[in-house]
Amino acid sequence: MYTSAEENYLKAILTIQLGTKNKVSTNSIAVELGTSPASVSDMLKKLLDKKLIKYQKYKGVSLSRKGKAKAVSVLRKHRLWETFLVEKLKFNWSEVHNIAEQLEHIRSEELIDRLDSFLGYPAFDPHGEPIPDKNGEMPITDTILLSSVPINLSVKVMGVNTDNRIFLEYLDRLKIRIGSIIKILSKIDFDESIQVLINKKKYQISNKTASHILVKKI
Amino acid sequence: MYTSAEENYLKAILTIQLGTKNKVSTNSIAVELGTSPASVSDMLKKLLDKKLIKYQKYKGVSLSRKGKAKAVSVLRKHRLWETFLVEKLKFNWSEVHNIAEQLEHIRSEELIDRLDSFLGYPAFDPHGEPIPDKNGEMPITDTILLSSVPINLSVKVMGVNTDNRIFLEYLDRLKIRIGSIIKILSKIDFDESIQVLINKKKYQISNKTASHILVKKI
DNA sequence: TAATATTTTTAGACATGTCTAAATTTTTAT
DNA sequence: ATAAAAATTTAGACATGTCTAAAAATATTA
Repeated sequence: MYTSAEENYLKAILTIQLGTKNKVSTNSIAVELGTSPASVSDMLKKLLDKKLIKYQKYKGVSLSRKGKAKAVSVLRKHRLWETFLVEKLKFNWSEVHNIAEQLEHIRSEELIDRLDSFLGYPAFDPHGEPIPDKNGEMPITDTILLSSVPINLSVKVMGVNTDNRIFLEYLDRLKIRIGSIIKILSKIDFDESIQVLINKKKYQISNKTASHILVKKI
Repeated sequence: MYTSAEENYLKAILTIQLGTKNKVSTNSIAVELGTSPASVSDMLKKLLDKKLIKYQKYKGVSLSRKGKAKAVSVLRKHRLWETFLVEKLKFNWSEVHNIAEQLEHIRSEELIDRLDSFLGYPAFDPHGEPIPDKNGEMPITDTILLSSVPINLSVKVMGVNTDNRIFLEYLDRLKIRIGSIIKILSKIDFDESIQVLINKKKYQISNKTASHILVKKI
């Protein structure tokens, strides 16, 4: 039905779209996929021909209903495979992204439905990100970013919002995982970094790091 | 390292090579892969450049040591994935081939080793075909073809030597599966078909069918 | 062994997805 | 408001893997 390249573009557009209310720019897609803006322009023309996106030259892009459905289905596959790799094959959460990037393109509805059942219909993947169901519906999440939590509150880690390997390995070193309890001790106004308590140890965490950690007040 | 297309060619050459002592012909590869002989010629040039095959124009082809190792590794992946699909996801043995054809190209040594361990290091796949181990060694098999079994003997079905969907669905209708006991009642010299007893029922089986069923004397 | 048939290779084309460099459009800043 | 900067698109190229049609080599057979 669709090529891996097309699926990757749709997924990239969805990912960017979820983080902004504006139209998605050519450049941001190029950055997300690690390709050149020229390649993105080329591909956008093809995706428009197939009615997978809404697109006007120089004006940015958004997913059509059809394109969004496809992108969500790729996301679903990616997150189910990541869950399989961690839950069943005992991979570390920092190792699974590249493999899931390949597995998400395997063509078989039946396969993904059976995998979903085999895993017990999980609602969240090993990084805490919501897994769309068979109909494309996302489970409701009430998490906030660690970077937005006020001083003196304690929170529970519910997930992260990136698959970046370096980042996840860094969290492992800090002993931050899903379920960890973090107390915000103080904030440095200058660089917006925060001081936190994890397992009775103090750490300083940059704003960049804190803005990738999803937490819930307890 | 290698593209899916290259891996498919290597696997096809290995498959053909196992069934003959002669060099593998361009045509036979084209038939196996469902492509044109011209495409095969093109690809053989590329595989030769990469030292994956031994090849002289018009003289046929065989795998180099390097090419054979790669082909065996693809076969290993294919058979492990088929085992996963049947054992864990409860697919029927006739449904798994197309999906495994895709999964066999996923690039990750770590993944396949963990899958192997997760499945309990199986020696044979759901069709009874041997699964090469991590070092490329095949488990020893002492099976014979049903078509070569003499009259009045009883045999146990150990596997099949094709993934063909139509064939496997036909076996399902005959209630032939791994472990089934078959007694050879008589042979028709004219077309080499045989009459057999399965679960106390008589069936007539063509020579073509019988030559795809692997059995062991009991 | 010479003509014919078959197999294999080459030539030239095409689709996909990528690139760099140049041109064009939009945005920003003076 | 206009010039400079940034973003985007187009033009032209390339690699991969495929195809058909035609040429070349090998095999068959009379």
